[in-house]
Amino acid sequence: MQEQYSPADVERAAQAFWSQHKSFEVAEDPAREKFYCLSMFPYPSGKLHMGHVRNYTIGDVIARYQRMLGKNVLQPMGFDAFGLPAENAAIANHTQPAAWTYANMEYMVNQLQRLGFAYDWSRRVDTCRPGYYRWEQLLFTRLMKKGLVYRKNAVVNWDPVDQTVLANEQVVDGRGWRSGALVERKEIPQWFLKITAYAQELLDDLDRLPGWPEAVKTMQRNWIGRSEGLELQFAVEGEAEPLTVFTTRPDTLMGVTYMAVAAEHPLAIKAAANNPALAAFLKDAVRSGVAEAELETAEKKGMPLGIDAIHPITGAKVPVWAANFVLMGYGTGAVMAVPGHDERDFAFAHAYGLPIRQVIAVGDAVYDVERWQDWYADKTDPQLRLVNSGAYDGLNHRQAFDAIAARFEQAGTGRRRVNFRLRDWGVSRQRYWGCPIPVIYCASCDAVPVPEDQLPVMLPEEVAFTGVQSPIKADPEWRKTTCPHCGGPAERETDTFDTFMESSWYYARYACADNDREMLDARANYWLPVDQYIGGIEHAILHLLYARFFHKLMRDEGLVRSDEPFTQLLTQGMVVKETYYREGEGGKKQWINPAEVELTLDAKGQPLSATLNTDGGPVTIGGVEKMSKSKNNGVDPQALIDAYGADTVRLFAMFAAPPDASLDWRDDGVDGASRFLRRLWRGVQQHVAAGPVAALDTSALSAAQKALRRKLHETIAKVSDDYGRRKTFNTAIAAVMELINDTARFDDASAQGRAVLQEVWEAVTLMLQPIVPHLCHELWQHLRGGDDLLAQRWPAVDAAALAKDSLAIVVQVNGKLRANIEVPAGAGKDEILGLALADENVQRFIAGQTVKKQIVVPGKLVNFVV
RNA sequence: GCCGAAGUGGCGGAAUCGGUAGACGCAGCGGACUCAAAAUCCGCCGAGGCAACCCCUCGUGAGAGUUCGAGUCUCUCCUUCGGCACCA
Repeated sequence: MQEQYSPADVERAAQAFWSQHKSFEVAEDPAREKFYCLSMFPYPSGKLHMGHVRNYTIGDVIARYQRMLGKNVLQPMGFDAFGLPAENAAIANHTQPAAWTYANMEYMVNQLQRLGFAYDWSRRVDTCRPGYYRWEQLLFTRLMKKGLVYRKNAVVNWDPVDQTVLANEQVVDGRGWRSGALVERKEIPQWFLKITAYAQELLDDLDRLPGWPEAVKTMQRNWIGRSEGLELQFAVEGEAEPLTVFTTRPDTLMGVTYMAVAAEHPLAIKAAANNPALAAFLKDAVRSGVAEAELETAEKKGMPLGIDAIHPITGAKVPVWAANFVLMGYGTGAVMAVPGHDERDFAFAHAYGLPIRQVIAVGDAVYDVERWQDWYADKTDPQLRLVNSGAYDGLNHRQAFDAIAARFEQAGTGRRRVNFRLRDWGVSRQRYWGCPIPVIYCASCDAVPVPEDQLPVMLPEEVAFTGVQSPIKADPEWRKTTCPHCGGPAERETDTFDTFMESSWYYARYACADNDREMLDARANYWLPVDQYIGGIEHAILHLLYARFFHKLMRDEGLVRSDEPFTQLLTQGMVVKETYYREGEGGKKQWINPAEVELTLDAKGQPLSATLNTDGGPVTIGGVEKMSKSKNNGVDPQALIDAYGADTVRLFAMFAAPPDASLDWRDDGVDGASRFLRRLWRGVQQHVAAGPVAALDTSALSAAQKALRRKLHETIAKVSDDYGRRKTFNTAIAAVMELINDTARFDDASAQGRAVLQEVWEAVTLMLQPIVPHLCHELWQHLRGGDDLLAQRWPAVDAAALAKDSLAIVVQVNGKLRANIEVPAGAGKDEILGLALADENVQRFIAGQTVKKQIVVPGKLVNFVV
């Protein structure tokens, strides 16, 4: 065995061994317990970033640990290969989105292999290949026939200068990122998947996911946003069509003082026809992007239509306003306003001098029309009673809700409804680099799904890509086709799918990636559901909700048997790093990469100042932020792998923080990880160099030998729990470090001393294998003469080794620590109290006072209350 | 604006079910080894008090509360981060 640890040699040898033995290729085996471990696949942006390294190391640790428990473990990998960045890169680099994407994928596969992840590469899935997306197109056409797909107008960000649709990301401060033009909302026809048909089940099944973090489930519940309310009609003066609105607070109906409709609402458009000021307002109201955060924080503006609605109970005239915060696409595009008991309506009424009516009272709280108070909108207060509401005065929330709902139901002008905040999923994108939507438009047959025997609709990859217009929209030949129904001339849909479509079912395709006849086969039911899914917390809502929805769609198509795709979910935190910058012209910050900055520290190690290496000039120290191109604070994992080896990078990524917290990447911490591995190597090397080891005889051990064995087995118990249940790999590593610190102090070259050391080094190698697999592969060969570490089982805890003669007990007086005492292992309560009272320091604090209470926590603590 | 999370030494973090705050590591300081350096090894390392390594006081974003006992539970507030439906 080499005296020096050489990561490059060790890692090359281990990877060659795994590759030669196809160590990570797995097959279905009904006789064995399966474990499907999946990390969210990457978008092939060019090269791996630290977030990927962290995500995939977590997954690999779990997969390797589960394998050591004897399970049949599947861990696949692939690429989420369609998406906007490929189009941007194609413009910038004068290349094609496809060529750019394929090159990136090949580079990233090499990086992933260099990190030693235990992937079954034979199952690789790239979503941009027709062999993958054809099944997505097939499923979509089946859903069309089932009525789960429909087409309707929906708003997009419209750049009026470039005449193109923009992603939210391409809207910066309300303007198009290239043209700088003020973005407008524009309605265009788009395809929708009826996710709302599954809203109730998506909500209910969250209760059947104990392996998901509560925070994620809460966010999904709130996103789905189930509410019960009343849909009701307001007649409009001079109009045949009534105005339909939905409210969750019918009990406040008597407080309605105005109505508000969207700028795109037919009533508003009609009213604007002979009202130029209103027409101008409506035009201005669409000047905004579609992002909800933007709409919610925008100044609330409105203008009266000059039309009145009729209050359905009092018959009073209620003015109808157009308002920029009401959106045509959501609900009915109109709302009833109760400024007395809704905070937004209250603010709007104040701004425009509209009347505010109190119709709810709580106890003797005084209602102040000038100042909003939280109780105005609180429907849960048991003291809530209706006031100023005529026949409904004195009723509580529930009674008033029922009475008013019943009145509308009897009159046939309203009905109780369950409403969801969740909206149907718009899947149309006006972009090139995505899966073509398999629909044909015919002048006489309307929208027709592409027949199954004509699938896939192939996306051409050899295209001239200029940026503004999608090549398949620009090419009049591509879209030309014939109608599958009538055979007449027809045109293909030129929009592509939202890329969330591809990432909603890839986990299932890994089970049978080679099947070219079916989307999924029986193998999917062997592997699914995914036992452990790992990915960034930023996916807590959208991706995870869409994937859950797709799973239910596939279940109802008979493709899978389970109800939910992911049994356990681990949401990983971000990787962050310090930032540095200089202020350029006009205060614009120029971000400087941390690798180019030299820090000066004070005596305590606190940073005093920072200078740029290249010119020696000062730079400003910014905050710690998520690694990103925009802040130029990324650390390239490849440089660290080249310098330290994959194991060191993996170890630091796992040690620096628990997986669900954000990780502050510090290069000096990487040195520490590297040092630990060298220390481990040296420990094993010296042990092995001392020659053969005798068999362990646990009945013939000295006190020191027993103590080290106890530490070993305590460590095995802790590390097993940390890997299996808690998934806190940082504390597992810390526990092994403690064990190795104890081992370094254990100076015993006797036969039994060396036998204990053999047990320690073997167990350490087994315990660290999931995190630093290459190094452990090598160490195991020296400890066990050529065995394959991957064939080994997880070490078992020897309960006998854990036995203790005495216990350390903490003694408190009035809850403050006053002494630490040792008591015999079998000591009873009275004996412990006696020993605690006998302590000198304890006596000082209770002398001359009466002990009022004695609290004994067995094996832990005594507290005297005086 | 709405939904979700997090704030603990100089730094990353530990404290798992309400029971010793600061494990483990980094940085720093002191020492050994060395001609010297690197590497390695040993020791110290929250703040303040004390002749004292005993011991005492304070200390987990801020303020209140529950409890024999609170980093942990409750309430209010502050700050930072994630998501908000066309970034993935």
